[in-house]
Amino acid sequence: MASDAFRGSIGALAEAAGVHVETIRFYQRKGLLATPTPAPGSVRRYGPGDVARVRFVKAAQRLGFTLRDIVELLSLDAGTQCGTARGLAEGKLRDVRARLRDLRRMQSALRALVADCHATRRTVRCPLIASLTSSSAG
Amino acid sequence: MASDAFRGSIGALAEAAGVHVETIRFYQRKGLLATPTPAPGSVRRYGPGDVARVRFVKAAQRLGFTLRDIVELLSLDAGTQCGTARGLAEGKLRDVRARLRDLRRMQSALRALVADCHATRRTVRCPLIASLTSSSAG
DNA sequence: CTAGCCTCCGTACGTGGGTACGGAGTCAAG
DNA sequence: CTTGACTCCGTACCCACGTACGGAGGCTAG
Repeated sequence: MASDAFRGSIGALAEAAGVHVETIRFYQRKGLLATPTPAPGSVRRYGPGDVARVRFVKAAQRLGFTLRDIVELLSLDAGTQCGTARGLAEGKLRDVRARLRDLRRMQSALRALVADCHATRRTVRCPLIASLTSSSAG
Repeated sequence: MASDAFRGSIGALAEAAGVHVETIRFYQRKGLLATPTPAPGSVRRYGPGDVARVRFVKAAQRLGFTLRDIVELLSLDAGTQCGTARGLAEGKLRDVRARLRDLRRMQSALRALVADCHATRRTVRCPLIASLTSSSAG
């Protein structure tokens, strides 16, 4: 993995994680990322774990989780008492399963659309709306 | 389906779709939903298609799509020329597949966490971060 | 016909997730 | 030891996605 031996300043961290320096600071303010203590009279240094953490935040956001959700997910990664963790994890798991269902439906609909497109070369309709609206009826 | 025979005012639409009236208007301003012409001297009336559309928007948002993305998805549902639609659909499909990958990994990690929790009843760690950070290395 | 609730429309405000800016300190190269 | 790039920190600003408010008009029951 590219980031395994990482060690560097905030700018290097930002670049390694594919975000802006300001975003790193923002995550620190929001409690998504620790702010390491700098060696006296020097600057803060970051490690590979920080790169992974920032990437995780970005990936989870793409899946529709808010930063608040992600704080919770990170607490599971960090290790928590079972009583707390289990309930939280079960909730997140249900959540993830629901998203998977919807995404799979969307995937089928899009696949069908692309196939149709190959077949007809004209105007195509894709029952995308139908693919999800039945799911929220329950 | 509950919404199949729907017909009513904006307030009724909002209730049927599970959003606020203001949200309907907001979607109209953003081009996500048509603004029907009212019978002269009366109010606008909405149909079942509008309910489905609003629900679709909400479901797609939960999957991490922005309203801008959703406008594009809606254009596929509405019917578009193949040339336009196919490229767009293929892009969205790739996108959906990437999200599915990440969600599946997250699901496994959460499942493992819950299982561990049943086994040990103590402090648990869940390699959630690891489950996603490998995916964005390429 | 009037009371109460609705629509319509505009503008203002709020929250989440950042971005931009600016001044002071720091560090590495020439 | 200066120059240039970078860190640090605070505050201000910005965009997306709504929410709240408020006045003018309509429709429906009593």
